[in-house]
Amino acid sequence: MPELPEVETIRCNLMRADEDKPSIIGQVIESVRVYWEKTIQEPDASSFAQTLAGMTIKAVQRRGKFLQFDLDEGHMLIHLRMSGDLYLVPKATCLDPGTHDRLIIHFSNGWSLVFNDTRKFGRAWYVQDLQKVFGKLGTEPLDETLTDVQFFTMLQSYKRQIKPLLMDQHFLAGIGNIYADEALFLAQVHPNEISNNITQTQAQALLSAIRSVLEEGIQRNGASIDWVYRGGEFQNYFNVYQRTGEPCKVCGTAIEKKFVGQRGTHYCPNCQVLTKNKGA
DNA sequence: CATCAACCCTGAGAGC
DNA sequence: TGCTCTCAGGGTTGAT
Repeated sequence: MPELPEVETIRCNLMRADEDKPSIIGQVIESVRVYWEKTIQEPDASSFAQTLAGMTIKAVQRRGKFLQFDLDEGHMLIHLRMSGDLYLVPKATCLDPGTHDRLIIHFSNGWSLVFNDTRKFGRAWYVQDLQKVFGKLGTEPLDETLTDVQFFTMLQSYKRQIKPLLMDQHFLAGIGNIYADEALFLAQVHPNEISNNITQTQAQALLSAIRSVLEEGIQRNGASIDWVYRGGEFQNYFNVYQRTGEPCKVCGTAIEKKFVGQRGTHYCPNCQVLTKNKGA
């Protein structure tokens, strides 16, 4: 499922021009086809299609797990959720939609942007005001202006289990299940740890771990898991995610899986210990 | 404020 | 072989 690194990888792929395909930047939208109405969150599907026609893609940015396409006027936003993927293909190959194609945008240069989304959870918006969708989003974890002390203060302001907090997009924007598990392991923090019990030293380690796993994910072009292949290979470097029963790469203890905040959570019961149990 | 269940969906994998 | 059943998983919403 696309998290920050996968979304960033897709963004880079769309922007980059190479022998195989042009950049999406500068392309003029010729027509918009919606094959699953619910994919369009705002406005309604036909208004969305009509409004976008004739506009030029000026830039593609990322905010959390959202892709932001800047147009002549306003922005198209796309959230891939669980199973979404976005890619450019020659228009001739997608005049008839593929099995899970939900939205296809045809450009005047003969190329098309395909939004393919098996589970139909993905969403697209057209908005003038970014705040309408981004308003409550939290800090970008890779934003260099976020300091260790600020992060520690943010943790202190909640009394929540750390893993669900990390995944809360109002807290930090972009972290999902995989990178939360991997970051907590690297920082040696237990997923059930209560945020305001985390020490300043742990907070520093955690922020550093979050940035480390996100950057490694981006560097490896994201993780390709389940049946949705995106070309990334970070899945081959997981320390805990989907390694239930396998030995911890640090201490050899079997990795355990349990549910934390309704999410499957993988951790090392030896390396990641609750503060209150330390030294007990 | 924190937690939790339900919902949206599909296909993989298990059980038969 | 092929049917039925269960369930993951991000985010939103509504209840406790």
